[in-house]
Amino acid sequence: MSVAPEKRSFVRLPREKRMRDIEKAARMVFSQHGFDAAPVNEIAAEAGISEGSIYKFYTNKRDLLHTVLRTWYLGMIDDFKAKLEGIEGTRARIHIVIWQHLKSIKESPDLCRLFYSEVRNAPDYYSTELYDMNREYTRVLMGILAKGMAEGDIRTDTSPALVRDVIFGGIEHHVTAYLMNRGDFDYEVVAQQLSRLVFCGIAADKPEPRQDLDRLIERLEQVTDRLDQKSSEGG
Amino acid sequence: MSVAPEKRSFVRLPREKRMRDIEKAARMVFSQHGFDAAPVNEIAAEAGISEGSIYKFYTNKRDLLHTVLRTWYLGMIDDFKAKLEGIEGTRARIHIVIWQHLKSIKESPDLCRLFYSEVRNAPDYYSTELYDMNREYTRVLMGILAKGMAEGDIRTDTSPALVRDVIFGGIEHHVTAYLMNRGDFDYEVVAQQLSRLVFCGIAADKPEPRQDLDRLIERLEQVTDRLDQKSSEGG
DNA sequence: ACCTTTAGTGAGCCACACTCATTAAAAATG
DNA sequence: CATTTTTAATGAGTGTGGCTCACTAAAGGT
Repeated sequence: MSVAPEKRSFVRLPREKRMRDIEKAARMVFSQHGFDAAPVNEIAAEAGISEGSIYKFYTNKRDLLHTVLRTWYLGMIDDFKAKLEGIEGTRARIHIVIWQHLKSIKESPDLCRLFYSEVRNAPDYYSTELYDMNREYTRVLMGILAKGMAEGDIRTDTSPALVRDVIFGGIEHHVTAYLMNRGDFDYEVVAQQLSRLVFCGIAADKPEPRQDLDRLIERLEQVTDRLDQKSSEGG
Repeated sequence: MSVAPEKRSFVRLPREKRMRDIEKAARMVFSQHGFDAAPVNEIAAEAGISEGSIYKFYTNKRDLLHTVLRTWYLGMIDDFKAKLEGIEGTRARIHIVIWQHLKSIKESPDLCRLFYSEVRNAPDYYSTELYDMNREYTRVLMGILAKGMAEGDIRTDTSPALVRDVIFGGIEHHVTAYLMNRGDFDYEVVAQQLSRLVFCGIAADKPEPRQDLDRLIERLEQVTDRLDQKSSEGG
């Protein structure tokens, strides 16, 4: 006997709503498996949709990842600027930047790892919206450094780009174990230590007691004494 | 008419020699394409061997990458320790670490990028030989820092791990553009700037020695020596 | 000359990202 | 309300590339 052809049926949703569903599912699956190991069909299943539909909204798997990370990054930038509002003083502002960055990492380790491992190392990163957003993020710190140099808090021979890289690169390395589920960190403590290291490393006008200089002076005095004596004897 | 079945013929090489050939080819292809985009058949062709043979020597593509990177890393560790031989003084030794690391990056940007993007972010990195080698590499710096703290050059409330991460993380971020073929860097200059930043950031109330002052001191000492000698002879 | 060992082969498997012809649910039209 | 148009949604199918495995032949031992 012939089986009646089952009529497929499905729900049609407005584009925006459906995309939010997919991105929510994608965020889960990417967080759990990482990018490569995340099967698109699992994202589709999680979103209650067929695999093919994903490609109606996103050009490819990577585009979907970027979309997820963009919404996350937007929130981060907002938090970042809000926290900095009204803070005065170069050192305090650098501390906030470090503190807030560490806090964001602590709160979203999975997305953070995806950003570090999948986005930033990609060959086309520089033509990415996420790159622009990252620039906007780090530009805040660059502004603080420029102002600090103009106001005499920071040595004028400092390289702002290097300071930026030391801060964000240092943080990235320091939280790696945490991102890999192999350790933890206290962002209050680390922020304190790092901002001190950085600020002391770039601060202007420091007291200069030099031990070697003291020793030299002492010796010069001794020798001069001898010469002095000699010249008296001879004269 | 039937075609006579062509007899395949090939050359058998000793395991070691063949592996060296494969790794040499792999280094080329990985450097050119990156890991994912590097086709195994291209590596095989470059090595003058069939694709299946690769898997007689390496469990998978990633294992081959790791093997290539291990031999590179071994050389780096040797260079590193050799350069540090006989260097005294906390600051000078930190400077050498930074300088040598930057130099290694400058010399092998492709392998470096592979290490950063493919090895270090992998979930199984911590059970890797490359991880152990990286530990050995960074342990050198940790020793320097410990000694520096014991001898009073470095503040005792410093976190050595954070200093290590600031140095290697800062360097990594700073050379990213270069690794992506989007810029260049002068490792002499960067090493100078970074070692100064780090040392000032962790020094136990010792100021940054000024270069001109150093030169002056040296000269004064030479003159003093001469005068000293003369006065002894005369007396 | 024969046997054993093993480097080497390459057709084929499989997983998975991505495509496209087709279907049906809304929306527009009369 | 009936008909046409639009497009969200489908899922079987394609292509790519890492990897396997049954088989082949070159070297070495006896």
